[in-house]
Amino acid sequence: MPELPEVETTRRGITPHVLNSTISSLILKRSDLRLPIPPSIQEIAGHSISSIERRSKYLIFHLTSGASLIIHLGMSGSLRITHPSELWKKHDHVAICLSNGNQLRFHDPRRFGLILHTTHPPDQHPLLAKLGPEPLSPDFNLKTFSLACRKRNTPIKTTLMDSKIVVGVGNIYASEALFSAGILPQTPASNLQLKQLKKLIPAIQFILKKSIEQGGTTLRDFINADGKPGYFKQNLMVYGRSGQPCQICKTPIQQQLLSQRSTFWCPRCQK
DNA sequence: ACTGGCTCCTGAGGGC
DNA sequence: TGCCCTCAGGAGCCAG
Repeated sequence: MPELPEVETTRRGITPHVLNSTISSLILKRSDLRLPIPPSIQEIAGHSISSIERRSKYLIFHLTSGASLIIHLGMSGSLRITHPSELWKKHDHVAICLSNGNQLRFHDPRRFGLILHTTHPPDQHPLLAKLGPEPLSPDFNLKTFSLACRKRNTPIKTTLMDSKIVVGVGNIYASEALFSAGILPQTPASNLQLKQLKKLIPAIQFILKKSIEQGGTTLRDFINADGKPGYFKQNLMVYGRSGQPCQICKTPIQQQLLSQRSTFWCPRCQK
């Protein structure tokens, strides 16, 4: 599920249900995620969550103790609000129990996600310290982006998914943004003209913003969420549409692996 | 400094 | 029905 819009949607969805309520206890069904959940996580009990921030696809829970939880959903993770009486689903690995009666459940079949606990400033954590700019922030601009692309000979689609260049652009939205900007995904980043990059930046931003807005429409269901928050398939122009006609020009959509990831494009609309 | 390949893990779907 | 294969929305790590 989780690309950046899904992570942001999750953040917005859970925040009102968990903020400023004391964490009464923590239930760990299993700790062997991509990285082991550190035993120090038990220290969160007795404190409360003062804010939830998103950096890249990481969610950072700031606690009143001064410590933080860093949560990543990986490929298959999700967070949902439940009542304590709700039965545990297969692959529900963790519950954070709150004094307001809610539980925050972490569900992740593939266990590529992670939950870390740190008493240091979270942005200095090794997983976060070297991340590139947020795509929706002013730090992601023509100047820095063109400079970074100039040194890259990898396909632009692969480059977009490199978190040192820009964070939060996953496999779906990389293909979608390149379609929107009319750029072939195979083009080496260093070959792109300035005017193409100038088009690509707002294309990325528009698609991410639009998806976040649509994620928002599922927020009202969040409490009784069935673990499947909004999914934006209905708006995808190329992703997953191999062989189907381009919605603009009717040319069949092409598919190819780039850096081991499925990539989709329209051979006529993208040059 | 870059780049490609490999890796963690479970589940869904297709072919036979 | 079952078995086997491939693929899946992430991303860190390592060797070259």
